[in-house]
Amino acid sequence: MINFILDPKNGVPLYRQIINQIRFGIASGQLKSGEQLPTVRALAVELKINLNTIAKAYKELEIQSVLESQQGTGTFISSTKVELNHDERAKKLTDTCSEFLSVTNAYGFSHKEIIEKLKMMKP
Amino acid sequence: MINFILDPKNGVPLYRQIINQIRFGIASGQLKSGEQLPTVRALAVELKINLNTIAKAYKELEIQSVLESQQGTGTFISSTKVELNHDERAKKLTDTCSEFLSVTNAYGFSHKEIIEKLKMMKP
DNA sequence: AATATTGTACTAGTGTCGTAGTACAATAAT
DNA sequence: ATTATTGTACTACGACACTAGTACAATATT
Repeated sequence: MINFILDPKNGVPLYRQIINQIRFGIASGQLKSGEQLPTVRALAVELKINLNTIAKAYKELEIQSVLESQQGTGTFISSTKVELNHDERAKKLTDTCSEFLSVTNAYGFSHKEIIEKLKMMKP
Repeated sequence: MINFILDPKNGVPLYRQIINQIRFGIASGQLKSGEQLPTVRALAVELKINLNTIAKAYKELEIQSVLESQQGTGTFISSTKVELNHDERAKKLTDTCSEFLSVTNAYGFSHKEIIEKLKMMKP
């Protein structure tokens, strides 16, 4: 189970906040393989947003093989472990880091400086 | 002097590409304090885009005290060294890192993993 | 079989962003 | 003074993103 919290004035789109929280839930072990997620309608009511917003989040995660949806049944955490799409994962890391370096580089932050900061921010 | 290169199908807005290249030019020492940048019209012709796109980039950098513009004269690299706004700089790094960690965290990348990757990508 | 529950498809409205067109204002050059 | 050059202001248009409303289709339940 998972408790969703949305911040409408966050700048981050609602559907993306949902995606992130699900991904984090899985990564942190809070959500386990095969577990059922709230139905789009139930979550829509709970969060007081439109059901399509939930559906959009679910769908994107389904495309990424993180979730599995079936009409009339529900949406579940994919049984095939996420670790499987090793290439996708590696690419994501590379892309994210690349963009990150591009920005920090433009601002003149050195490699050392960046890594120091990241180590400090370890949550 | 500096040679601008724009990639329209990059996803990154043109005005932002200009901003990044100017910032990098300064950070890398390629652009020096007091140096004049191309006029909005000259650069617009050279890059075959609208002059307002250039103006938008210049303006944002002027707000950040990176550039100084004067009507009828031109746009110049700010004489007061960028190092001065120490706080802004620190905040920028914190914010950028924070967002970066937020994304990587959602995808389940560990702190170690991230830092290893960044070290590898050292250009 | 009939009904309820679930995800899906289609449409539309709203807002924002990026870029461009055009006219204006300030400074420099003649 | 007049003209040229420079940045600026205003408007508008197209594209896209985000969310919502509503109807449809598939599965489960009774």
